[in-house]
Amino acid sequence: MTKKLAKSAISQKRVLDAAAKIFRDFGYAGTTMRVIAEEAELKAGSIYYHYKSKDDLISAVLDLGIKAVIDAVKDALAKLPEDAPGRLRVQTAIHAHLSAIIDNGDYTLATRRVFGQVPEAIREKNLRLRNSYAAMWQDILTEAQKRGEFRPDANLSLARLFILGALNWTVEWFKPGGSSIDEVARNFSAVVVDGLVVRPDVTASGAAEAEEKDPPRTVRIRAL
Amino acid sequence: MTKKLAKSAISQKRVLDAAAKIFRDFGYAGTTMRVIAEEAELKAGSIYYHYKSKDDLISAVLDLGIKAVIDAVKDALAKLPEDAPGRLRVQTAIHAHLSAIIDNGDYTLATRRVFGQVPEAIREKNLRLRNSYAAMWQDILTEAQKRGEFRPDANLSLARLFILGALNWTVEWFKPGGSSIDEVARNFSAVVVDGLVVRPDVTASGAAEAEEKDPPRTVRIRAL
DNA sequence: CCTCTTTTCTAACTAGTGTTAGTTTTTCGA
DNA sequence: TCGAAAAACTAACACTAGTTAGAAAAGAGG
Repeated sequence: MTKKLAKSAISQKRVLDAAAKIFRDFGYAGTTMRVIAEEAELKAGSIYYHYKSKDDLISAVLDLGIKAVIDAVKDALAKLPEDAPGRLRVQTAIHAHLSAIIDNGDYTLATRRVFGQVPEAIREKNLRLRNSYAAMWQDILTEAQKRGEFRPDANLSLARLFILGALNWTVEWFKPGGSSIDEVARNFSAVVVDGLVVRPDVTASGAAEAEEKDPPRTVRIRAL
Repeated sequence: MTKKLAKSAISQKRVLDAAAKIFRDFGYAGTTMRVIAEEAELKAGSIYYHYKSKDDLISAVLDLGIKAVIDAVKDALAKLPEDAPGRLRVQTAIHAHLSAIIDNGDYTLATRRVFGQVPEAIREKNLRLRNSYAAMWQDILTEAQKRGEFRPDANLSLARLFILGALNWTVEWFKPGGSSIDEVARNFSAVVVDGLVVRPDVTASGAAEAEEKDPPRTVRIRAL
């Protein structure tokens, strides 16, 4: 069996791109094969030459959406030196994640908006990919905590959920005219990392008296 | 014209609750009047006695979803003393927001999932409420920055987007069995606030040499 | 018990859904 | 240029959608 013809692959991608865009705007049920076809400059029936059902299409969109992010983050992390500190790993992952979800905006947005509405089986399949991605982040965080770079009392599962939640939400408000990806990544890293790293006044010796003089600056948060 | 009868109001709320739940699970287009009716123990046609269209229903769900959060956060902030520091205001707002969106889970989730798929006019109307809520958060943050409590170089618009993004995402993963609302709120606050407050080693005199001895702990994040 | 109002139901309409079978057009190597 | 393979189209199918008009039931007050 030889490779698929180029022509077919192009057309297939055009349908997939169109599907991502329409799913993004109208949700799972709100998306019709006829509208996807129109977006892809085709007739509805022709889609079935490339994808065997609507569910097949949404499944492809979902998988590609998360895979693009996984690959981007993995590649960026792989380029770091072995001994790169946790802070840099987090910064790098944040930047790569942001770039990926904005470059693949239609797919990520479609994924985010449609995920909860898709048939159980399709969601389950896609969930496996997402879980592996979550595990990747968890590794970065726990590794850094083990090395003493992050506060030992931080709940890293919650921190991960915070980070990925905020990151994934960016596609909702990010517009090309506003802050650049670099700017957003830098600011977000600043918020997250400076809340996670061990603070000098905690580890460094001779910082205790400063804390006593100025209680409101204490690291630990009182329960509400 | 007298007040509406109690009986009618109860039935109307039952329909609205059912609608929130179904919209949450199936999205805007995926939700059918017949399924909402079933959930509310009614026949499809009867819904139209209470709401004049499907769009009327979704609009009510969206508005109630955001209003519940606004009221909760406003109330919590009002109970703070006049001179409450920014750190405490942020903690309080985070906790109130979290409590509200989890108590009104169906409405918040429906709102989050359906917002992007709803007809333009309805979205526009709901957006006004959401903008007023965003402005409220912005006030808390800028006020604290003015008073010197938060880093002067932090981009507070971005910070707000991160916070609200992460908070709104919690409804996707929060389960009664896991971390409590208090725990989540405390951890989120820790991440956010400790990333925003002025760090002692920046303001306090005599911290410079510590920074020189241990460069990786520097506050500012290098661009990637 | 009767009557008026509120609430619910029934049955139907039109429009649009995913999908398919069969046909036509396009592509491209020999 | 011919002809087979690939790609796209057409027209229809069974089904479900939101909505409505009118009948029926439930409730309340006298």
